Amino acid sequence: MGRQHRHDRMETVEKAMNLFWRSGFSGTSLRDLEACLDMRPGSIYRRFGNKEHLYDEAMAFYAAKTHALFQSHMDEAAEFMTGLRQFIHQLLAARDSPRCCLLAKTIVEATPEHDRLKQTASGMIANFENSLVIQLETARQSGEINHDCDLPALARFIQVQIIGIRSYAEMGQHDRVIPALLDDIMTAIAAKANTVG
Amino acid sequence: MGRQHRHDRMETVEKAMNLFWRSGFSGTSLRDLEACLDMRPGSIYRRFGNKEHLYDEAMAFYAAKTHALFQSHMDEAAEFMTGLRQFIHQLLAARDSPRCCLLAKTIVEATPEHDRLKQTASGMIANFENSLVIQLETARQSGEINHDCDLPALARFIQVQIIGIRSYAEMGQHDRVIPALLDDIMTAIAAKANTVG
DNA sequence: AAAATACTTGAGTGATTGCTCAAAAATAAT
DNA sequence: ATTATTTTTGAGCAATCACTCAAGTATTTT
Repeated sequence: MGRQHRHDRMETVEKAMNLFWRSGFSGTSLRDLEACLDMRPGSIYRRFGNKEHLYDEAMAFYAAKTHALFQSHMDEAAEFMTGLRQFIHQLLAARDSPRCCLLAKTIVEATPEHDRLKQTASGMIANFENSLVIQLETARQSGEINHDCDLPALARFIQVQIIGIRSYAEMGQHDRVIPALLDDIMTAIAAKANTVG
Repeated sequence: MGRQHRHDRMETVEKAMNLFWRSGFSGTSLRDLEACLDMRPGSIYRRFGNKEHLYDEAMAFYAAKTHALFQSHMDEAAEFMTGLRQFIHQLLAARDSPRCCLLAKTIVEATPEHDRLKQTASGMIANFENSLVIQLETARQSGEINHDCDLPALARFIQVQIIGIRSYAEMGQHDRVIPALLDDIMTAIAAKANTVG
């Protein structure tokens, strides 16, 4: 009963996510959000509580979307390494989004007084790391990865590679260097995957 | 002639740099700066023009300080790899500073309307990359690095490693994982250094 | 000592911030 | 239709934003 919402919630959160992704938490004003979401302040606050809560939902949406993209590449690739490469390639190729990771950006940007956002983002990064470990276990069973490899350590190493190349790509480098760097980090990951410990 | 400055300029810039480093450009208000620098708004504006100019100087100070730290480690280390490792170790060990790179943070944080800051930071990152190449040339001459190694490409790879591990460390991980990751990225760098092309 | 010069001060600028709330509008239940 | 319930609206709040400028203070020159 009662009036229905003018906008779909997920579409709204996605729009907010894209705006936050580009401009950051402190760099995005509620007036920016009002224009982007086509909502008046009262509606935004009734729906999402406050700016910080909306940012939480934006991060959760981002994490879910990124995780789904990762899983889809893992499902269709025959090997872990080729799936991972295609996944990272797609992260770097997106035309209309920043190259950097929204969660890494949040961790790096978060002011001391917004430490909760940093904690939330860190938790979501840890979740993705767990998904990496699960996929790595499958890859290890199929013989693609060394039997004695420390999978959590490898997952962390992969995270460093992804965060690093995505942040570096944010500089807007020449079109040659990013693919070459992707080759380099995939080589490094493969080397560590075939190492004991 | 006339009155003397109440504060040394470099000390002031260093204080501003530390505040910006922690709280970012948008996250730092002029009132924060006034308290941190012990200066009234009129003095700050007479000395530095505006907030963006002060940020420029803060980045330049950071770049110079980081470059000096890098050079000192290179000078005292017998080999490039050991010097690089000690340098990165010190970046990660600093107690009172953020773990992440201020320039990488700027590139990732900069709002579209503050694109000039992003360009400036990108330029300083490129300068550091050039210093890396110079040191790598010396290391190649002394036989530490493969004679056919693409040094600019290796320097970019090292940058990705540094930015990646420093951003990752910003999460505040357990004390075990960062040293292990440092081992991993040094191994990866050494492997690429001993590769042709 | 007087004048000239240069830096600091801090109250105050208009603009913008995150956010509120009473009224209006839209839907469901009676 | 009427009532009940829910969402949307947008003018407007106090607080804060980046920033200005006339007055005050310190120093050098004459």
